[in-house]
Amino acid sequence: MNQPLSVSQSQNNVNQTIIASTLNSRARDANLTVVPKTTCPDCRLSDLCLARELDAAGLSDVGKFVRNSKRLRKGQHLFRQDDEFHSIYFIRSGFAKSYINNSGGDEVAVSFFFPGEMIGLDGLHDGRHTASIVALEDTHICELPYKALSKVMASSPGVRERFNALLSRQIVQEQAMTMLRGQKSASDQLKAFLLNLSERYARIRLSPISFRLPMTRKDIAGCLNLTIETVSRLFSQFQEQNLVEVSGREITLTDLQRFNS
Amino acid sequence: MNQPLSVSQSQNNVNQTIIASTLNSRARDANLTVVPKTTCPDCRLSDLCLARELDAAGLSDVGKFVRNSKRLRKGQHLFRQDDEFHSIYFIRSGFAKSYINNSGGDEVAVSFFFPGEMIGLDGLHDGRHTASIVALEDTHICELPYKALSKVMASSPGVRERFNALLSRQIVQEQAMTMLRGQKSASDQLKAFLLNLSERYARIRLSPISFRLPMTRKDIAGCLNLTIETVSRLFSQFQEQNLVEVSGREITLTDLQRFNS
DNA sequence: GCGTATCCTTGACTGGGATCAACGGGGCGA
DNA sequence: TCGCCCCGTTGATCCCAGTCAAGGATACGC
Repeated sequence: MNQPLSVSQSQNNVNQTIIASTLNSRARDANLTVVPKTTCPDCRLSDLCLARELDAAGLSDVGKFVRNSKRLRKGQHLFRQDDEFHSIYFIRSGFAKSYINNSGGDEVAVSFFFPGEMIGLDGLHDGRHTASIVALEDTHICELPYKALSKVMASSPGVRERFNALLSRQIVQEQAMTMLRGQKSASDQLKAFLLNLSERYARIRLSPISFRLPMTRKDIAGCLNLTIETVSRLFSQFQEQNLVEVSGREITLTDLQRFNS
Repeated sequence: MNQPLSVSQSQNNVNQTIIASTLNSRARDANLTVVPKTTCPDCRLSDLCLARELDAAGLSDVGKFVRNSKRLRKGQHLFRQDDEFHSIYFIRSGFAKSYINNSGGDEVAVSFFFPGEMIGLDGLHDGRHTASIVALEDTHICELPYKALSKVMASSPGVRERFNALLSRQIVQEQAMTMLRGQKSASDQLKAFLLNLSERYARIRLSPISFRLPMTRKDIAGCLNLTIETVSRLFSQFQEQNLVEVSGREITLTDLQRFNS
């Protein structure tokens, strides 16, 4: 595992909770590398993906439809730019980022994925993924083969509606990222970025005040089109102003009111 | 009309072509303010929206399903941020932009919509639109009420697949915008922006080399998070370098090779 | 436990784009 | 036709963030 022993309380709680709720009793006793074999209704994040609607259609069992077996170690890729599209994915636990390399070779258009968030829809358009996805830490992924999903949607209005809503959610999330990148100063961009993370932690029922950054300063810089140095300096500056407490990747938003303004 | 008499040849051709192909004989003789009453199969852009698939399902007639009657004058809004979602829209002719006002009141997250492009999906997620849409010139819009569309999708796999592909296309288009905003220098950003416009002109079968910018310098600046002055200076600079010919909003990419590198 | 690589921070300096300002031109309404 | 407003251009100056550099902290392999 890549979690340090001194992991923050909040982060630690998450992993334990998610693991506990996604492992059945047999798996829980076994080695942690055993793939969790659970049905979607047992998953704590089932309200964020297609699980409920698939369950209503009687299709959420492992092996029947959803493959919740994918496990990525830190640094491993789920897929790469130009890979063939065949499935969409949901993060069950862990974090991932997407990136596109420009002609110069550096990563532009970096964005991040939290538990419950959908990955891979960029590939539907013309059959190939337009971005690469890499795990930021050990990450569990649920896979839904698109062809099968498409068949289910033919007969299940609930799954269909939910799928469209999720697509829309992704568009809105992209808009939100575009908005925060559109802030005038680097300081405002980073504040908006942290607030965005805060909201997404809240959505998976984690503290929006105190959390651990899943990504490096370099990833943040890439996402905001800034340099590592600027991001680092801003964190120091926020700390001086008592806006946040920063300790490596541990973040506490001490004054959310003032942070918003 | 807001088209100046000195409108570029290419742009002029478009409007004429689209108008000619979308007016039936009765309407063509009447005042131009008469709403075109045509079926989707007659539309030059039918391969870009849902028209073909709706047609296959026997649903593309005016009044039966698609409302192709909306007409926006320059500066008019299609909808505004927080308005209730009930339809998705396609641009039949003209151009529009979306924008979101941040807390400071200025427009951030500006993006643009070309003929054949889909608008409004941001509202599906939670029933309200997250951005405002305004016409950049006189613009015709096709409206598809979402509830009706949803019913059609229940019975027509073709429409369903196409709709998902269009959603994916939008996500990819957003990614492309994020990529060009992620360029390091303002110069590279504007070059990438112009190339993006060029591609989109090509998609509607217009010259990718010589075209008219539908938006102001201010809109471009808003889209790229730059100032008007910087955009203006860059255009002058490109012209000095013989990369483009600029005359107001008329653009000619004289050296596409060198522009790409 | 040690060595190495990556991550992160901080400082000094530079430069690209923002800001402030002035002005010409075109569209449009009175 | 006049006058106003918005659009676009250009110049002078300033400042925020990039660049270059050094060194400490942390993670991870052997």
